[in-house]
Amino acid sequence: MTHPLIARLRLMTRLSEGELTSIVQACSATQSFVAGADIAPQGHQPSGFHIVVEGWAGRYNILTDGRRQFPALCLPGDVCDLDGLLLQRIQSGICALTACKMVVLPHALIRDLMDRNTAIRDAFWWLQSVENAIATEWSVGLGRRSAEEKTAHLLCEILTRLRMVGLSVGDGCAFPLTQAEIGDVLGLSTVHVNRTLTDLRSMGLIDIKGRWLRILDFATLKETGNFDPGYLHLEGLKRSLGPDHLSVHAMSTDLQMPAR
Amino acid sequence: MTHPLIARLRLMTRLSEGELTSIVQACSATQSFVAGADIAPQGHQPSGFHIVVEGWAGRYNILTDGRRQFPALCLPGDVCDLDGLLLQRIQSGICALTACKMVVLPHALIRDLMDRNTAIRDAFWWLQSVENAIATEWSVGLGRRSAEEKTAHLLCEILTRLRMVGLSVGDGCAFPLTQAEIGDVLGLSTVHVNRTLTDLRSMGLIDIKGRWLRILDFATLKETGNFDPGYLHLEGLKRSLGPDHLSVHAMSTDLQMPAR
DNA sequence: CGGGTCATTGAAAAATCTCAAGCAGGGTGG
DNA sequence: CCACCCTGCTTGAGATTTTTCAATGACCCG
Repeated sequence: MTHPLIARLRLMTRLSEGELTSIVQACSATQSFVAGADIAPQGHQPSGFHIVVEGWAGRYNILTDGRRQFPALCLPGDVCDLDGLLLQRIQSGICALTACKMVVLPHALIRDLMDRNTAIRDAFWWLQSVENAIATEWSVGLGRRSAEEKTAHLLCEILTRLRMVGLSVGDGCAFPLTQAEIGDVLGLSTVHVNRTLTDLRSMGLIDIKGRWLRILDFATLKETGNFDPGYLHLEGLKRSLGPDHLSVHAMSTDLQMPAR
Repeated sequence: MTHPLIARLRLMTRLSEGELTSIVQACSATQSFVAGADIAPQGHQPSGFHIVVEGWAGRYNILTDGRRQFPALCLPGDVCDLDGLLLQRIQSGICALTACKMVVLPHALIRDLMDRNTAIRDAFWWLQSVENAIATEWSVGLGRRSAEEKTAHLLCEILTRLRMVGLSVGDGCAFPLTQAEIGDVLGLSTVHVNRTLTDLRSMGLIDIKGRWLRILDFATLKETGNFDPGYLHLEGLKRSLGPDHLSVHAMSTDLQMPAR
């Protein structure tokens, strides 16, 4: 059985089925975690890539006085610790935001794959670049967007990212984050998140209930949050070789087709 | 003549002199920019790595209404656009914060080097990981630190990073940023930056004048900003092969030895 | 049913921003 | 050499955003 990272690489890169298979075979059996599990503490040194197969995880940093920030959300198909390959330790910890399943790809095997196959190397480099781009966009939001803008932006991003891996349903998707967790993503207090969500709800833009998000008016929400999906690089890895045909892989970022 | 990136790689990785030379030879002649120059606009697609040789550059994002955020500062020895290798475009622009000199390493040549030499590939992967780690730390600051903490943290980071490449002098270093630019790094208004700097100054922690920063009490400033230099990975690339002797390259992060 | 987590609301406090004005220094044209 | 201008720094005062504290309600699970 293949996991969502493979599906994503199939869509976004030009890896062959053989190359994809070699990655799958390098992965360990899936590990399960309960919601709230501390998958890796701050300062850990991972020995392999942790790949989210199911559920949501988050990278967290906690300051000495308890303030917490999530510098990244890891959704199905994401690698939580791409930078653990060559760094002595990762400053962020990884926690399970929901019950989740992971697969581990040991560094030694990745290195071996990358040594032998530059396309695989490129695929992982690309993943890291996309992650970087998302981090950049988050910085912009943290530094320069208002609470309402940040919140709208995050919701747009999450639906778009989940759609990308086939986990959206029409205009909705799972949304298991508590308001405290949203606050730790956006750099806001829980109370303020609550008020902001209430506002967006009363404007008729969104509907969150029962751990499910529906975006009722994507166009307006997108505008409210200044959301431009370019940074998610839905067009996939740059095809420097061969004609740059905007392939059949190109994905719409609008909410027209009901996925699934 | 070698540029600071080479010096940094010599210190932080295990690249041989031959490997370093091959990188140097792949670089173009240095290009000069005046302060304020727009080196690359937002959304550009670079055709090579832009490496800062002298001066400071910044990655910037500007929102439609003019708000600006710098997601990264590029100091001598930094590559401004590591993620441009495989992404179609980079959302951030690059601007010259001071007069600066750059060298360009064309993507085609980098790819060739990396294809042939996994140590070189690792070196660039490592650079990207460190950049990522810095971005993560900035996210934490933007989201969860107060103005005073952020400011103290930034000043500690800058001195530490410049020291790393031999550009500090005792407890001081160049500091060409205007207060507006500091605001765009920290997500603060110019006025508030001014007040915060005034506070730090009146506490006897720092002295900024004439584009020069002196940190008068590093220990206290570090504590004020919760600065832990671990995320800068001054220990260099993980040595997975061979004994992990904390090498002669290990650098002190305290301010005891006058550099130079 | 009881305890726990999460969402919601009100009110006051704190942090930060905006607007506005004055000041300082460097560079330039006359 | 000097007046002027521009940029950047500084300061005050009030507005706004966001946080903190505190209490209540809703829901789920054992």
